[in-house]
Amino acid sequence: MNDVAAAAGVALKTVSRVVNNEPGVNAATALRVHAAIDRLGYRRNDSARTLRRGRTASIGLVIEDAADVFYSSLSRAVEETALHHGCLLFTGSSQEDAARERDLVLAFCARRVDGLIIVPAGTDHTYLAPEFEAGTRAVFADRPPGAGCEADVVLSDNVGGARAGTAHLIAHGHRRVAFLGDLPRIFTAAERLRGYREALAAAGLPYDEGLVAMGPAEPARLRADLTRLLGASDPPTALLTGNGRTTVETLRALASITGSAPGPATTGAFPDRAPPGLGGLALVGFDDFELADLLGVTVVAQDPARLGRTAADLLFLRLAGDGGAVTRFELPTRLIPRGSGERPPPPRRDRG
Amino acid sequence: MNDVAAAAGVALKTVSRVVNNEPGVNAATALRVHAAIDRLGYRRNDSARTLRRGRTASIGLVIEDAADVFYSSLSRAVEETALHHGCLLFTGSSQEDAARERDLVLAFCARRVDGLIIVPAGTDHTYLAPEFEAGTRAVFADRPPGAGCEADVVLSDNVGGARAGTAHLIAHGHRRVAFLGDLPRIFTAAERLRGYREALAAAGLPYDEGLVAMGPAEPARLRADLTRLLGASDPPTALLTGNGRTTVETLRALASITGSAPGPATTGAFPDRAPPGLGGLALVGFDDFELADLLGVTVVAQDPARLGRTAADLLFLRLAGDGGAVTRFELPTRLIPRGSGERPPPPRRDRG
DNA sequence: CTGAAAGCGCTAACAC
DNA sequence: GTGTTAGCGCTTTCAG
Repeated sequence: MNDVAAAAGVALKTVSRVVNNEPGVNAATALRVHAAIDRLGYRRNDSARTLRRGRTASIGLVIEDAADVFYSSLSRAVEETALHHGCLLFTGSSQEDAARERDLVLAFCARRVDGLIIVPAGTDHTYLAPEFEAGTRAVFADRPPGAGCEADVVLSDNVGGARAGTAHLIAHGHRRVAFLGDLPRIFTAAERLRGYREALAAAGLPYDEGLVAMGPAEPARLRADLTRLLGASDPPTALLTGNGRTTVETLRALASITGSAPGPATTGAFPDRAPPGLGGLALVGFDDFELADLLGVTVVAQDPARLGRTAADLLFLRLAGDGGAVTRFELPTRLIPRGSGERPPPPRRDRG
Repeated sequence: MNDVAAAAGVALKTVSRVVNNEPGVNAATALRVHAAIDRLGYRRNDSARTLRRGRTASIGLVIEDAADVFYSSLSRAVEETALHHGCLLFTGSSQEDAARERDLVLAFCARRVDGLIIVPAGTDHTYLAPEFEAGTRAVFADRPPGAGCEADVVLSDNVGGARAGTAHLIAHGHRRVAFLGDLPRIFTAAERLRGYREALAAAGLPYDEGLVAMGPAEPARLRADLTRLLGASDPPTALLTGNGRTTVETLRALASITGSAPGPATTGAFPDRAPPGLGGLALVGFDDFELADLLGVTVVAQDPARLGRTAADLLFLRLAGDGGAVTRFELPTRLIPRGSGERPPPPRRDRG
């Protein structure tokens, strides 16, 4: 900028004025400056600019896993909103690891991001207190912050969604509905379990721990849990799966258990083979997923993009000076019947 | 930092030393400084730090769409590598818009990112010349830069993959193989078309323009193209789809055309309905996708994570001072037979 | 309309 | 071991 000023025969400040389109610069002077800028290939250093101005025009986003469709949709929506506000976006994946979440957040804060959108992995966010004190704003998305951390949060109606999904199966005649959820320490998993229980209670059905299997959405553990569930003396006739990954892996596991779909190595069977088999089970999945429509899988759909958009809008409202009380948004879910959740239970043999 | 120095009764530089774990600080002094830091809630401003040091320890990633699984996998891998190098990551989606790509890249450059990873939407990258001159490094991923832009690039073997997929269908007896590709202006789409043509030529089959349909991966246009293809007097017996989105939308379109899968509103049919129907067609899809295994869809798989990892590794090699000649990596693809690509053509009626 | 001086928060280079 | 000085590239304040 100094060089440009020298080349144009003006003061530093005049260059600054031209670069920032500030009013009150003689057109001829501005032209000379522009010429010098082009000649020297000058480009403003926004890092220095933000240092001086106090705001970095950037926000940080911490999600669970950028490669997961749910979070990548959320991420995309945040990105869109940020760009719309002239903000750049730092992204990081916590991998469901509280320490990594904290490290990322603090790294973003050290860069003095104006705000944060956090899908928390941990449950202790006291580490954020100094950042809040320093004026950084944060909005939590998908899951709330830990106790003692006052911050805005945007959630899905996890309880209501799981309740609706479970009630849907019950309404179609099922009395033994199993729930395959994520790790119980994860907020959404716990909430969905709660919704499942509420629906059972509302229908006057007993809560049977033997019908609940919580754990990571990994093929091996799901196959084990499903084998156990289906091999029991009084097996479930319907399944509620707790998130997208779990639903997909459950379909895989069921296909391999019931043998009604080819493994990866089988060839030549398409399309005359049986469809991915549920072995007579009804199924409702939490979260919509690619090709669920073709597979005919009934789901309780969240709207991850809306989750991201809402969180980002809220953040920018805060950054614009909105000092209202901390809020908690809860976005509705939508049950989409596609066949798998509307199958009746098989005729019961045990009681005539 | 000044306040901390004053509180600890030391000079600014000593605080800097402590904060950066520089050697040569008396343990007792360091303790006093740490105490002051904790008391005042001081946190280093990395923005100022990077301004002074010349490197921002951040890189920028421009992809086509963060919500697309292909790019989100690539993105995740880049993120991982960046974090591993102590770098933060700016992300932006170009939405297949050259102007947006340019704006994002230049915005990242204005923040003085150390390097860039770009999945280009445009074909003119002369706008990067001043940035290269200023020392910014860039690696292109998935698609090469436009003419006149000397930069490293990491690609998939698009030609080879499409050739292999087409040859696979031909080897299973198909002589009329259609190609459903993306917009021809997109590098990967053009390359895959080339691979398709090469395979036809190698097998001595004629290239029939009527069997090729290039366009956006949108349901309406795919349905139209498929209807046209299948309604022709000499319809294809096999399909090669040009990318993941296209494959998925083709499955949808075929299901709705052949009527062998329920629409979203149909219920109660699962799992006794017919599987997503190909109406007797064989199919190979470019790109693997979620549940392709269950659906029995044969694919030519790319490895987007490896694409991202390779690009990021290359970038950090460059940032570490590697001044070798510009390189062009080409990662192999892998044909995964799952059934849909191994179906023989129906017996021909036209020639006995 | 334009310019000079101060300083955002930090580190590099050199004193002591 | 520790402190002093200068300056990264920009904007802000105030003076001309």
